Amino acid sequence: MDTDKKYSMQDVAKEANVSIATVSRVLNNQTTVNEETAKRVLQVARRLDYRPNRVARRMRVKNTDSLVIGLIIADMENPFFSEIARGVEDVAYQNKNAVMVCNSDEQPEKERFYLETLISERVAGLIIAPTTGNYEILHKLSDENFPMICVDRHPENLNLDTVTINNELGAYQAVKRLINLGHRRIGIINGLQGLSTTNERFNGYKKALKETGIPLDEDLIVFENSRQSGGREGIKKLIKLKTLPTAVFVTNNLMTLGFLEETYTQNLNIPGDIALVGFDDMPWSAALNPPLTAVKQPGYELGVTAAELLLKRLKEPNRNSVDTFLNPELIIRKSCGSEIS
Amino acid sequence: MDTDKKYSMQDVAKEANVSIATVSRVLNNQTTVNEETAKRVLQVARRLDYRPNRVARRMRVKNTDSLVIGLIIADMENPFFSEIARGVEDVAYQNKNAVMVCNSDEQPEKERFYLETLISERVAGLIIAPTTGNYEILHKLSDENFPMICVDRHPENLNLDTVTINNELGAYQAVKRLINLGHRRIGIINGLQGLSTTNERFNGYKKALKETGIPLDEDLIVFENSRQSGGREGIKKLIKLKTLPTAVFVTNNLMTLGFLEETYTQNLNIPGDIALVGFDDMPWSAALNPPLTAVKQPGYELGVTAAELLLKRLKEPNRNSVDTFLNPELIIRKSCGSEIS
DNA sequence: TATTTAGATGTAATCGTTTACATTCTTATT
DNA sequence: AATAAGAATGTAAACGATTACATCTAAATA
Repeated sequence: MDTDKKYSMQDVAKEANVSIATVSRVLNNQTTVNEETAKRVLQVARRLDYRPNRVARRMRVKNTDSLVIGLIIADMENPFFSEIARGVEDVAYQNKNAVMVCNSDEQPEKERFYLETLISERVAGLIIAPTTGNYEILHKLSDENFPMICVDRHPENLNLDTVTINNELGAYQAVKRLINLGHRRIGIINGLQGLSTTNERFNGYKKALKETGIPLDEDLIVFENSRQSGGREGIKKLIKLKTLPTAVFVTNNLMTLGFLEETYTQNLNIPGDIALVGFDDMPWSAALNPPLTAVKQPGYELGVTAAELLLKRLKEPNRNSVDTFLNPELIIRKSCGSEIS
Repeated sequence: MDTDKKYSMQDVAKEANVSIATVSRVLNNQTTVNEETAKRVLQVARRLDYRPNRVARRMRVKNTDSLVIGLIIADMENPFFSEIARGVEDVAYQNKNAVMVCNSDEQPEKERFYLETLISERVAGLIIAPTTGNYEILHKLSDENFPMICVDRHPENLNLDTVTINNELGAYQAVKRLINLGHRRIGIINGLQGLSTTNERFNGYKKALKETGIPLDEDLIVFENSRQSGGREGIKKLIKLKTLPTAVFVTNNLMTLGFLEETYTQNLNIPGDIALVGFDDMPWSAALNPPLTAVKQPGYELGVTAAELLLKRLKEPNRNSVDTFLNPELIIRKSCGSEIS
């Protein structure tokens, strides 16, 4: 029981008859150390099953060498964010970093707690998909030159590296498609108001309409929460109108699921009664009936890019910040139907 | 630039004209400390925006008080595991713990790396959905009485707390349902052979058939990989039979998606041509057309239970280990159809 | 009044590394 | 032969908290 005894460098040093400094040098294969000594030390370390204490190490080395990076995502249950997390994790693994993953749940209070915790843990840097609440803290961290990357969302006036999707373009392409198919009454179900992604996608919608000379119809525009319930509520509101829109653009993946649940319940045919284009292509998109036409966001690449950017910044803390936009792609399947008269 | 200066207790102490020990006492509101002094210290701490260094703290306190727990899941992109992670995270948050989330990707080598990293990080304990590869390490940790919980999967002969799903029961209920609806030719698309979950679910299938006196028909039993392509291949094989099964039980979430893609392509009606029950209820299940009847695994509860169990074990390191089985639930929607003649 | 007691605070060791600097010892250079 | 240079290793001071123990004061008790 409780043989929880961990060996330290001290133990290895004693056993190998060298100083603790030499052990450290061997294990980090720095500077010069006699080949034979090194071999002996390594042998002892292996025999004792010595594991370095990364906590102690982190106390001593520069923050940027702490080998832990923090990740704060907005909604762990949303596969889009899992994809990002996966991308971050892959890069971190390749560089022997551990990742502390936190879930802000779109709650500024939770986000704040995690920001403070991660800083307390002296992470090398962090990647965050910010909620709308903690502008001051982010601003302060940015002022302190703390290594931080914003992913998916882009708080304004913040001097930070960002990696985001070209949301406006994606939305534009989606709506344009519907327009080209002949639709003129096109509804949009927006996500949480205040998020940069929501604004940008809405802008793409407006741009496509304007370009075609279709006037904005306030009735066709709804804002909801970004989850399944939001999708359900959104389409319910549209259904209440005297005239149904002939097509709807739903601006994220979970909302699209809610939308489909409701249209199924209400016996609405897709695309017969309402044509549908969603945002965010997911593993289940092709399994839907009809298969979903959707804007595909490169979530995994988003995560990879963010992580690489963070590592780069750790190496060069004073480089100018850079905004990276990844382009989405419209995946056309059946849910948007074909040309209408 | 680079005002990355962090204040330490030292700074607070100096500024508040007390010793560092007093600051520590105030901040952890332990033992006795004069009310006025405490107020002064807190004021200074706030003014300097002092943040405790959890790394330094972790060096000093018992492992079990480190306020970081490790989580190793098998596939970050599978929503089932995200749900588990979410459950763990929620409990951790309530207890002011941070979570280091790692993704083994079903690769024993990666799993090993993360096990070592987490131990190096001196996490208080860890929760793991083990792959099949690292039996010795797990065994050793278990011998050392390292606080560890196995989730979703249950390595044999390991004296550990475990939290798993009753897979056999879930499969039994699913198939029983189909039988009760009148089906006699029921196909099963199994996942990768050798996995414990695969075996258990297959057992449930066999049990239900046997109980009803339906003989096993080898033609109706296929084994594929556990991903989307497996589901596609599985139904393709069944379609090639002279007589189609009237119902199919697909044994995991991704395979079900593949199954649906293929039946859509082949213009097969669900449940008209083939009734369907899947394993693992997912956020998209209700959005499918028809909505999916599926065995719901309580992923979130799995995570919550595991985390609570871990916290309990940290408080009482020597309590006997316990196996917890959470029961699945059959969620009935349209894909399994109604009674047939 | 002398002595005990409790409350408030300070002192210093400790956790396990990294690393600047000091110390050897050997070998090359003049 | 004296000195310098360089390689190999050791010494000890950090990093920033926690905490056992010591100290000091003032009130309580005998």
